[in-house]
Amino acid sequence: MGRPPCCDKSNVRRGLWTAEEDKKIVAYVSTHGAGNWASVPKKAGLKRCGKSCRLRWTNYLRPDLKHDDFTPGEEQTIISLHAKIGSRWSIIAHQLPGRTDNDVKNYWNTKLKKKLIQRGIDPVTHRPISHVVNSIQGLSRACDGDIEVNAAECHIQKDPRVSCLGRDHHHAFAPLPESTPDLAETAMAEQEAASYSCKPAWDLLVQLHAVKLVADASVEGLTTPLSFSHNLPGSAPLPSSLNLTPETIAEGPSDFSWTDLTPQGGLPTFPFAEAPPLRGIFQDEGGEICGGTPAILGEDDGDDHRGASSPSDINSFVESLLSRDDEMMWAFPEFLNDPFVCP
DNA sequence: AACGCTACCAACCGCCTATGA
DNA sequence: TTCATAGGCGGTTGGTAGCGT
Repeated sequence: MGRPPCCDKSNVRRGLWTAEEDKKIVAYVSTHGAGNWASVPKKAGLKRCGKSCRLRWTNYLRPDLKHDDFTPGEEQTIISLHAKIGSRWSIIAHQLPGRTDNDVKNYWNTKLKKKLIQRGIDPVTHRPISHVVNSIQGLSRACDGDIEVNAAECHIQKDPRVSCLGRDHHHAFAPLPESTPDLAETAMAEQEAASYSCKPAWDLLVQLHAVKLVADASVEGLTTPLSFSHNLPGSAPLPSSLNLTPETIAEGPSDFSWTDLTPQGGLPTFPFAEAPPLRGIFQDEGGEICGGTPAILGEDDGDDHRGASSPSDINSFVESLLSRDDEMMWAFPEFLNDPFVCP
């Protein structure tokens, strides 16, 4: 059971837009303005879904859009904001005049993600890949036995945390190029690339999967033992039945530190009770902490901030977010340093 | 020239939220 | 309060241009 389609699929054209169709959209919007997209196809004489018309206009036909290459400055903005707020493409796009969320998303998926990976930075966490790998290698060494992980079955590419390993990125782990001048200005990249080691993709896949299992265990307050089973070439064996809980790991004899993956003391209690309130960021009107998508902010005036936020709203949101992020970095470095434990 | 592979990007899909009846 | 609808969002896919063999 799903939501019914927004229009009758049998009577609408799909696929690439023709110049003629584009003209009709532009003509319609120039006289009637953008809005009420459901009625646009009929009024403009198009055999298209209204939603499709809206996307065509917002992503391609809008006169204020830029169609040239992203500049290094724009790249830097995307990377920086992605590190702070993740894949909130519409918010990131609001910081880049003339760019759409689709533009930014495509540019990230096709270019920036690979650049970061090549420089040894996990594009999901924006931390050095070697940091994650080293932590898990410590975990592996702590155990002996079989690990059985079928990479094809573990759906690892479906996990957004390792989505960098998906389609079109089969060579993401190619050796570093001699130089990547257009990212040279990325201080973080420069710093973190220093610790990069070119791990085989298979090894990393398995290890990242292990990270996911461990993180899931921590989040869910794991009570039943996790079993790994697999024999991996070149990997240290794990016990066939590993009682893997935060406690057992933390107490383990290895050089692995659970605090590499979670804040000290295991799962965090969300620290805002003691912290300066992050008003306007993860806090709603009643002072409750909002989970999931941050409300878009500033003073709550009752407007629809998500759908109709002005550029200034978005700017203030991002500025606020960045400054609060800095505050949190000071107050709760462990929490912020580990994105895996964020709900 | 033909073929296969890869990267790119426009477009689509499904879900979520806001809004109004 | 409930329901239907529109708009917005992020994730995914399909078509194709470009390149190498």
